[in-house]
Amino acid sequence: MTTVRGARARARIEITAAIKDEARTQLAAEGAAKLSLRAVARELGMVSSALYRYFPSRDDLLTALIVDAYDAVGAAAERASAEAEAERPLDRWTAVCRAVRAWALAHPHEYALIYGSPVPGYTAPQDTIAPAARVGLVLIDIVRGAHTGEGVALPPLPDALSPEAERISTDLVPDLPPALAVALVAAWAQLFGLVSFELFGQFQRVVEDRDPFFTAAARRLGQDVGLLPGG
Amino acid sequence: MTTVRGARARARIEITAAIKDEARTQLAAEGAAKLSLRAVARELGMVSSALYRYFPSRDDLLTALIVDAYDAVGAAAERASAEAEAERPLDRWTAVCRAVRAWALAHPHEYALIYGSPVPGYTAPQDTIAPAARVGLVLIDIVRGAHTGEGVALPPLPDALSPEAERISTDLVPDLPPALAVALVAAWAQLFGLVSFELFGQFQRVVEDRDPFFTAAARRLGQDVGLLPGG
DNA sequence: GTCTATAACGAGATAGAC
DNA sequence: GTCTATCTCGTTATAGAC
Repeated sequence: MTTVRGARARARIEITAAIKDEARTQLAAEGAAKLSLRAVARELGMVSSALYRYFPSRDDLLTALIVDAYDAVGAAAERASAEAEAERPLDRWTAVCRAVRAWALAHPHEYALIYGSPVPGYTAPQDTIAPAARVGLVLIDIVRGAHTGEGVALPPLPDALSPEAERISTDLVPDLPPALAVALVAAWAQLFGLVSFELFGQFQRVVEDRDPFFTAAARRLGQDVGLLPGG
Repeated sequence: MTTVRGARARARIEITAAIKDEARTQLAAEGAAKLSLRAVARELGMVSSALYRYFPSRDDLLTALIVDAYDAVGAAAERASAEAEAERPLDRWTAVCRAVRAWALAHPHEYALIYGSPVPGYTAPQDTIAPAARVGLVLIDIVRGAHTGEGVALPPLPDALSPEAERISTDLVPDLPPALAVALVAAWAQLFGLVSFELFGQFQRVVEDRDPFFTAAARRLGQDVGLLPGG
């Protein structure tokens, strides 16, 4: 698909990348809400209408940036999981969480684009669903690999939650008990709560030495989904 | 300060409120990044320069909206805590979490303003610090009231975290053990992770019946800070 | 077919003269 | 405070180069 078919195709790929790069620069400077096709074109020495050969609309450019960002965190998480494959599940979980945080700290504006406030007037198309799921799938994978079938100390499900717990379980992790599936989804959201609070400034004057704080909290999250300190 | 001193003072208060109301409407429509004094003025039938009598700059208007939003969630949390004063600490904790979520669902744009992506080019002044702390203080209060001095089953602190844990503890909750202080700050961040994921669309196609899911997760957070199901 | 450039639209922001 | 001239924006139609 992306093999070198010729100069034409290669130029197209390069220009597409240049447009996205410049758009990311603008994202950092002005925010997603003010992302402007004309400004991108101007900065690249093109005319705005030429951009429409590469992205049919401003929203499509935004979608491309969002998909790229999800893929980047997802890849970082997958890499961390693979590198820690031999370690104990709880350590592997923690390594993945740390990789997510590290990516977020290195790419704060792209993080804000995907995990921050929605962009006004923009509605995400289907294309973002699969990339958005990657980090979650990595976490699921670790828990599934560690699950022995022994009932870990999970809190009992309240009656009001059981239908939803069944649904989440069958959709996401049919081989795990519903209570664990619920805990997993919650831990996934809570992980990003920690990252967002650090990135969006809520930890100012509260948490100073953030790396050990995050690591301990992430580890705790791992225990909440049944991963044991002992291995 | 806000007592009725005369017609002049009353008019000023009313106009200030009208400006903020209109600004909130724009917040919902266009997002904080595009909040424009001119547009607010136009909508109110004023001229833009007249607004500067009430807010010296766009950033000051933004600050007022942010402070109002923090105060509103804070008040909602305080109200919930007071109403559940007689209940068991874990139920009270859960009630406060649910109140935070309910406020967020009712005021999604104001929630995004304070807990979402930072507004590009805006830096929060000191005025926001105290209002931003209110929800956290409510949570601290519940845990402090429930803490018996008996060591709950808290995970041991890793060595790398102890200096920071001491700092957090002495700053925030000098009467509680450092490990509990750390768990509390983490739970505070994680609570907003749950709310943000729901509000910002990450739970789409993942969690459908969100009320019982959130309640169970919030309750679990309460247990993570040492509140016991038994009372 | 693939691309870029010109020109234009309707809408909105902005700066300055008055 | 008002008005106006001049900017921005996303988007489209069209024409011509490769």
